[in-house]
Amino acid sequence: MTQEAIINAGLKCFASYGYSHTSLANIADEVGIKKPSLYNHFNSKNDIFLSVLASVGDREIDYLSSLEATAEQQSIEKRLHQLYKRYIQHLSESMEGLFFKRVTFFPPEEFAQDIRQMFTKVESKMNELLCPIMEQGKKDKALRSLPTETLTSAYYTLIDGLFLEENFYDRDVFEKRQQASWEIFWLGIQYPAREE
Amino acid sequence: MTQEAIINAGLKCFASYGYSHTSLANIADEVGIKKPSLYNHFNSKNDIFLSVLASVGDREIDYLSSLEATAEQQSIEKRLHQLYKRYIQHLSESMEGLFFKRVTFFPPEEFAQDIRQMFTKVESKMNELLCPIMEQGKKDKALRSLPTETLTSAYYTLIDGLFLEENFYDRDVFEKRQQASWEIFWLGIQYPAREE
DNA sequence: CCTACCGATCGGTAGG
DNA sequence: CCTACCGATCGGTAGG
Repeated sequence: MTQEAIINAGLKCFASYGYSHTSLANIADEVGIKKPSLYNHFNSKNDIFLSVLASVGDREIDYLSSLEATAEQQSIEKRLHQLYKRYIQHLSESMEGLFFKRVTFFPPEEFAQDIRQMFTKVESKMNELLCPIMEQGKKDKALRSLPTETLTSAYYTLIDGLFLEENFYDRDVFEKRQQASWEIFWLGIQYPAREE
Repeated sequence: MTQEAIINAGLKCFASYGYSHTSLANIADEVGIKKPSLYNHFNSKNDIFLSVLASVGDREIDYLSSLEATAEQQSIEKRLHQLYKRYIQHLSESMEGLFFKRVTFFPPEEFAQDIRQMFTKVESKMNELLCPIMEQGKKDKALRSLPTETLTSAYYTLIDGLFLEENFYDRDVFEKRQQASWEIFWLGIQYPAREE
């Protein structure tokens, strides 16, 4: 369907160039039609963007759901680390991740509210994955008995930092940052505290 | 001097709207002159941007130098935490910090190299502040004996994460993130490891 | 430092 | 789904 093709083309363009740097001609080219033909499927550039945003939100929720089943029987460390690595990889390699970055960091003002709403939905899905692991870890005496919010807040800041750095540093510097950050984080939350 | 006024106006506009969303008319308005008059001082929009970039680089180096003297006699924890809090506050409250964010995260492609070069200069100045503290901390047995690069990498990821979050979350969520992240980071690097 | 104007590009429309 | 065109805005120039 052409409408779907336009949404995918829009995702690619908005993720690559940002909202204002994407012209309707760019999107039309990507689809293989002419600019005015877009108006058979959408009422405005604005309209296309909001459809892409909704689509990305849905896909992210689906992606997070697909991570939910992973490895219930693993150790808390492995489960947290695996979620960390997978999610970072997803954000850095998928078109949705790039779109997310473009759009959450400096949202086009007119969409700030819609973007925030989408983001909040994805974040609370992420909480559904993360909080049970943290709570299980505390119950098992594998994590320090800190408030769950403290544990998740620090975890999110880590991911956000790497999210930003992935855009800016070479692959190898990024890899070092990722490993170092995890090492310190895990030293900080694990119980009993590792000596030496 | 008008040239200086243009650089400051440019800083404000580029930081607030980004490069492409800033029109020469915006900058001229901010200075209080008409658009064509800008060309008496600069050859192009490009030229104005590069001058702003160089100016911001110089100011950031100066700012970091001003932090250098702080509190040699304090504990390692206090010195690291103070640097952390001050730098985050600076990034979140100054025009230079906002410019930095706009420009490092999604650099206008044509300036990617100049921006990277400026960033590298600021980062190595930051290393001059941070590495001695980390090394002193290890010598004093106040920090775990991890590679300095591991300690600084994790520290930078923290700052980058908060840098991003400051833009997106309310003041109070941001405050929680900042405190939680520091708490876990400090638990991770301090020596001897804190039990309980 | 200004007024007046240029060519290019944008989102969007008319009309078929 | 197309060709042809609109008004607005942009960076930049001419000329004084």
